[in-house]
Amino acid sequence: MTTLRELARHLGLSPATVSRALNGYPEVGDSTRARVIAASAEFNYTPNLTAKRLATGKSGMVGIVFRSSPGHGMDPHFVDFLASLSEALADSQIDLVVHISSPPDQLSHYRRFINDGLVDGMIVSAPEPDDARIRLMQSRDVAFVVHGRGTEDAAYAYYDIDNDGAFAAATKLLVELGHRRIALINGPEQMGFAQQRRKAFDRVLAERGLRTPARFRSNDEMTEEGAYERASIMLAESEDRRPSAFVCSSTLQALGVMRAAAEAGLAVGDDLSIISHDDVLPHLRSENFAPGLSVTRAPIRNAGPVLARMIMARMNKVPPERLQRVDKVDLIVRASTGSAPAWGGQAWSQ
Amino acid sequence: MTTLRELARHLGLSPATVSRALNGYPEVGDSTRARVIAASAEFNYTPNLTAKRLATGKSGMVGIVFRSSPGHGMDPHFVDFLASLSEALADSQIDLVVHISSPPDQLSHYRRFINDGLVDGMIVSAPEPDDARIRLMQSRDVAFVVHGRGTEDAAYAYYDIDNDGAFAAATKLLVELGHRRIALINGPEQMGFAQQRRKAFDRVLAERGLRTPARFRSNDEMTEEGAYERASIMLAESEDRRPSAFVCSSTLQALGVMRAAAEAGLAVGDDLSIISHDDVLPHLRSENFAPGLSVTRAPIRNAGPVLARMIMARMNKVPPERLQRVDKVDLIVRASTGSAPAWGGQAWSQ
DNA sequence: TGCAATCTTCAAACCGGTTTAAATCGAACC
DNA sequence: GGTTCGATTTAAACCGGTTTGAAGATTGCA
Repeated sequence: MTTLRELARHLGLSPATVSRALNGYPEVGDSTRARVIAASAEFNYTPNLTAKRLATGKSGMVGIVFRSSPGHGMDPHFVDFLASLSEALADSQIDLVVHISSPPDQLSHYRRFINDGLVDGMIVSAPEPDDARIRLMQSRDVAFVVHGRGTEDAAYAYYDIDNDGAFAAATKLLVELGHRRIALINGPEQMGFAQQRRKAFDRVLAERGLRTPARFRSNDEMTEEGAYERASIMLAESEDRRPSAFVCSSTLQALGVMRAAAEAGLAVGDDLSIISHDDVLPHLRSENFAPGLSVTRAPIRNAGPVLARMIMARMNKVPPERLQRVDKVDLIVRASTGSAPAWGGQAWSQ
Repeated sequence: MTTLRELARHLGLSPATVSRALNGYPEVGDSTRARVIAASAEFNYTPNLTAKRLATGKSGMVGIVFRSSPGHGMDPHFVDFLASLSEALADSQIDLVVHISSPPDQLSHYRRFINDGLVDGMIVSAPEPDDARIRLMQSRDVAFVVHGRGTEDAAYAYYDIDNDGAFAAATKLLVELGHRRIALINGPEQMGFAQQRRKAFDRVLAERGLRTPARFRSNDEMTEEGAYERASIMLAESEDRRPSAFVCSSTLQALGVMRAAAEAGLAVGDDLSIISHDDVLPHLRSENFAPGLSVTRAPIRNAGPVLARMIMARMNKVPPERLQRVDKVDLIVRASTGSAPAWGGQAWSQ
């Protein structure tokens, strides 16, 4: 490991000049700069990052704490997001410090990140409407950006998809196909996105004078198994009381509903319609489901580059109001949605 | 932000004493230590991490670079591993710096990590037999541990599962059920684990005087879609030339084979047997497949705590030979494997 | 009481960079 | 030839901790 001082001594220059030459400051003579750069290449000098950080007060790192729940681990959709984020940040030589922990432990990680000055900024994932992590960072004046929104009028920098538009469109499609009894398999209820989705779902139904009883709207971790269990219970009801269509928050949940449908002897797309939001897991594509799954589609991997740009802007003091973006969501209709069966055309009879 | 010097001045002590008191050095008087600790709590002093790192030469961070492939992103199994690793390291206040990139770019990340002294150790994921990353670290004397083994006699610290035992057991099971034409849907061929699995598969068949032609052994990224495509092609052959059983490297691949089987009108467990290795994705369980999937089972999340302990040991100079562990794999037989159909009991006719 | 041995505490150096304030140099100008 | 100005370069302080070597305070024992 060559140090700056060694390099300077070898060149017969002061450390100050060498530092300036390498960092592109203008007050260095051209020939001197050339010599310095040549020597630094020759000795393959790389500045000690820690020392640089101490001197500049910048860490060059961004932190992120992912949500995991004890029995279910981390949502696999986040991998794709993480990958795109890491790649986008690497282009700017920024490193990502990652922790994964259940919600109660997250705050302590945030505190440590902030107090220790470990990172220059944070990326918040899976926000809730009144989020303690966000309050903490706002009170400490830390740069951060949010993947998603706690509420639709959030006052911070965020990138979100149009959950409202997506779930309104999905619900509308089913209503127009004649479905009157539509179930919602949603994500954990404290999540901002889950609330936005449910509001859109309820609103569209209410506009048509329809509604869904509470027991046909479920909130759960977004797993195949959880959705299977909930759907099985719903489909076990008598024909005049069970849903003829499902709206799911994740394709994994749709997979679970399909399994429940198969066990109940119902043909998906015919006896029963299913539509889901699709974050686009590259390892498990909705177009390959049998039958092909109708979805509202917004690749989660799009979020990485956007949030990478945003956090760098925030670190450069761009005001958060200028860093808010909501992307539209495509509606893709495949074979899993069809017109309502005879028994499904009537509203819930309770 | 209170600094150590401020705290020392306020206490009428020297920075040296305060530092020692807080770090538990024995040469500090009991009453002094108590005063220091009280004051540090009162001002909620937290030492500046960067300064500490510069002074001690330790970064308190461990790096990991995950493999992603351009079209397929990152293998979702790694999330679970990452989660367990992050949690285990957090217990010791160690942070994880994560990058995700395709193999050709990985080396440059390793170089940066090592040259800049960004991390105290590295965790290597998805090793190959003659791995450039490992060579780099060995030549630089960097602490590292490997998840998996490039070859079975690897000379570094590693945690691996018994791929050989698992795939030998899976293959044996199928042979004992009467199958003679068994296909292998494997992972990318340069991966160490894929080679170990294939060797076990070939060996067991050879011991019985059987073999599998090259076109029924595929190497691919482990996705549902890739496996579906390969299996579809294999199952399109005439009855006397197509496999009656599949061994898969991942449950996602098994899912793809199941889809291909359904399209070919073959009943899994009856007309066609499928067995797979199962890293246990909590969001998609093999026992919930229809029919339940026979697997060799080794939860990938077990690797996190073990590798966390190992990398800390390596950072404390424990020799790598003492840090090598291979875990046995369970064979779980479910309904997806059954005795060979009449047409599958004969060896390949070419 | 005197002196060595043992505890505590401190001043200063150090980790390896950046940055401020001051010094040096050469050319231009009167 | 003496000043002045701008362009370079430098010495020294700084970032905020840890650690070495020495000094000061206590204690034990003769």
